[in-house]
Amino acid sequence: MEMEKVYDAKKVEEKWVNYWINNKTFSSKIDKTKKSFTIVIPPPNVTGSLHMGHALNDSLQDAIIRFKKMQGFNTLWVPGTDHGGIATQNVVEKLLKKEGKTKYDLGREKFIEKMWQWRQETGDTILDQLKKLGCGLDWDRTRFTMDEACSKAVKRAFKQFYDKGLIYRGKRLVNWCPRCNTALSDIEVEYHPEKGNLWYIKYPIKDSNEFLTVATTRPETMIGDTAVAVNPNDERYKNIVGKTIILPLVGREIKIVADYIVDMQFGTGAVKVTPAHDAVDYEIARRHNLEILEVIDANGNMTGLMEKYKGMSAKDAREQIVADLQEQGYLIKTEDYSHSVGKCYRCGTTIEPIMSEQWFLKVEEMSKRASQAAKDEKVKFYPASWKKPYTLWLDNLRDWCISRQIWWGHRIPVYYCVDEKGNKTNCPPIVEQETPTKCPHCGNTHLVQDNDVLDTWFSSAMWPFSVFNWGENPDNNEELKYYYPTGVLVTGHEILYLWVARMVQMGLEFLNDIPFSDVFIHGIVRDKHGLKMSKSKGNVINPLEIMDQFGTDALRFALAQSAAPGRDMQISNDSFLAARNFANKIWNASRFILMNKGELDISDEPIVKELSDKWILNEYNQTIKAVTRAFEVYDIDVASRTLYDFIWTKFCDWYIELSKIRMNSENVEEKKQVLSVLIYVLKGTIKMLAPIMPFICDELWSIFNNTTDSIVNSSFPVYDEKFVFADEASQMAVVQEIVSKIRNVRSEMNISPAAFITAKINILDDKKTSVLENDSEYIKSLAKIKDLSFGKDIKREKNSALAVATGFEIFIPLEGLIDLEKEKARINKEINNVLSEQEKYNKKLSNPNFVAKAPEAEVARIKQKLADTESKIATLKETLNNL
RNA sequence: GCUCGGUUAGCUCAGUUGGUUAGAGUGCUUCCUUGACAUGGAAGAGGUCAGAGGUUCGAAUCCUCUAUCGAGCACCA
Repeated sequence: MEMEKVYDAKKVEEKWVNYWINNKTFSSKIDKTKKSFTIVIPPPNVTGSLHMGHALNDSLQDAIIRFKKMQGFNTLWVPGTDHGGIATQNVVEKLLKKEGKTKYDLGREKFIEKMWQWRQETGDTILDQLKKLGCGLDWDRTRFTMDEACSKAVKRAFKQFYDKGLIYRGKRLVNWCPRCNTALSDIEVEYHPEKGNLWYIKYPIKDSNEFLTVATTRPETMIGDTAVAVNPNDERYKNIVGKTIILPLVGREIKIVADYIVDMQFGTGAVKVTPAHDAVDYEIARRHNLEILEVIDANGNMTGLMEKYKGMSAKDAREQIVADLQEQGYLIKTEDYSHSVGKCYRCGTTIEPIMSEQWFLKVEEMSKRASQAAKDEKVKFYPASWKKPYTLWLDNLRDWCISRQIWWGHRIPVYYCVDEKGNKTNCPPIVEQETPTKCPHCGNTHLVQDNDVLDTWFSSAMWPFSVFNWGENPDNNEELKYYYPTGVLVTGHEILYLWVARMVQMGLEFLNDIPFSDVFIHGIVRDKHGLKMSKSKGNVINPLEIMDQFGTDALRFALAQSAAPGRDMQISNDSFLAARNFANKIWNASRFILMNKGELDISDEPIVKELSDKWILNEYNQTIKAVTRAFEVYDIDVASRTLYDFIWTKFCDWYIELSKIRMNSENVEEKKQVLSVLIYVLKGTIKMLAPIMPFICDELWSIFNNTTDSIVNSSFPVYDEKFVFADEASQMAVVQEIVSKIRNVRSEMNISPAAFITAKINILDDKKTSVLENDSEYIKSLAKIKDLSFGKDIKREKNSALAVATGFEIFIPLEGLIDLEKEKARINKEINNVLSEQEKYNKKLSNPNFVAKAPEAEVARIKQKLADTESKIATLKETLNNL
């Protein structure tokens, strides 16, 4: 097998993408001998194209799926897309606009046809991109939130809710987007600070010369005022509660009411109450039985409440009304005022609270259960800090406005019996899962379906079970029983309420079980300055370009490495570059091992012989423990960094370098011995890395095993007591210390890295003699020493440099004359280092409380350290004096 | 306003239950094309762990307050 010197990601990746798909590596069937582990993908919008958020979200899920699969679970990761309601309709509407048309020109039926056609053309883009990313999804199970199965689930759910009396229709104050022309739920409104004005208006009190001044940001709604409210505790207004006001411009009489919701500190402490256009006012109106007068209509224009302003936009009406108030002397003053204004989360248009006939879902019971599930840890959050916001939100939830006045989506499955003129009859609405053909009450065949569609999140909320055909077959559904509840839900926090909380509600409602036991919440990907990526800022990093430039494994590793649960990550080309280099490092380490292996027959089990073998197996074993644990609690970042450190620092920088002695040996058995360890550890390591960097790992796996089977079909390494070598680990630390000290001298004294040198080691600590006796070959090899002698009472010769390790003095005779000044400076520096260390220990030990109260072992440890530093300093000072 | 999270090297971040001379990557400096890798190797410089109190023999780690950044929620007449 030819391996190129530089890892060629593109060549390798394409091959494995096809392999995994063609071999159905990730397809899953019910297998009751195995436990299932399921993830349902957060379905990206059909209109979408892969961005960094997807890349992060999906490579994390892929890592988890691959890890669990290698652990022996029957894993299933279900792919799919979301129809994306308003967002998608907006996209197609924009396309129409380019042709100079509106959806009304086409009509509902033709428009929906166009939507489907467009979906057909573009809908698979993002799925293809997920394939390129290497995602181990079961492609035969690809779902769409508006396909048959999901549609049936939606209808079944709606009917069950309806029959239980949880769904009702009514005219309520709702959030209305005048641009999208639809109602929105409370969480679909985003609040942004905006500069505006606060107008102070005089409201004359009837039968008196007095006025009550109100402050408002929305003077245009005053013509719909049906009261003025003050706080019952407000001394200023105590005597006027119950009195009547003559509404300026309108002349209508309204009452002054007392309500605790009014903040005495704000404005004048008197609030004009416009129930039809403000949530708080609406509440006040309900408490005081106030009349509700609509001022603004669904288009954002003034109603006919007052002829003068009829048909004006709310914005124009505001100017006109302020002008009129001013003219008639009612306006006292205008202040600049900054406040939060609700915006449509899909188009950014200012939300208009209006009265509107809508469908609502009562959520109180469901919310209680969903909240309790988290409180009982049946649904666990990673990180746990998201539990509180989640429960808090659920505990204070109001009914969910589920109807939307758009065309793209699940049409509400409610039918009305109508007469020949199309007017609704007195028969009750018909709610059936199957489309009814006649009215069950009167037999009439003239039926019309409700015009509204459901909130897109309604169908998303059922995703974890609708994908398993719950809509068609809710009971005795083997797949549902086997795969549900799923193992983990992976998402960013921005859809915790919109989606996650609702899935838990619906899962408990319809399946009487949570939809997933774990929720893994990752951060969002920001640019290198910490800013959110957005098209308008122009700081978007396209993952497809990164894949092209650095390789998909590099992209995945870079993301995984910074994906600490719950924390946002700043990412730049540097991260991808480092990850690409890492891939190359693994590639070349493998290439080196294979080159040496050649045609040799190597034992599958590691043949343990030397110190370094035991050391690396010990390290490898610890790595297994750490990585497994990290994957299990979704610390993918920890798993990544642990593997990076093990592979690069431990395996490559130390073990491979140490293995070169035996590799170069004439003795074939020796070579085979060290190769058995090298290959054993490398194979285990790429298994651990495979969930994160699947391409290169599968490629190497196939090369090493001369197999075509994917690495995900092998089993994840398991921690093994037989590889625990604590003594060898500390011996190796001694070797490493000596090597580092010698290298330091070499570097500081400008000894050529190519030169082989002589070194003499004076042993001060008898306990460490064995290390030199057994392992001096390592030191010679790594520190480039041709002649190494050691023993007790070895003295420094003239013209040698000194290095001090714990328990050793190392003398390095220099060619020619030693540069005295340089050596003095070097030793002085070292003395200072050790002195500062010594000072710390002295301070500790001179504290009687420390000696008395600290654990004995800790005191002993510090005493030993102090002794070490003292001996080092003595050696260094002596040498300095002799120079 | 309330709640939560962050603040550690120039930059990006680690730091498990309090006890290592506070670590890594990147950038910087010096040296090196040595037969896996220059997408590499070796060495080095660089940090009052945001600040102030407190608990403790001992605090980057625990507690309180402050500053600052961010998120969520509420209010915004």
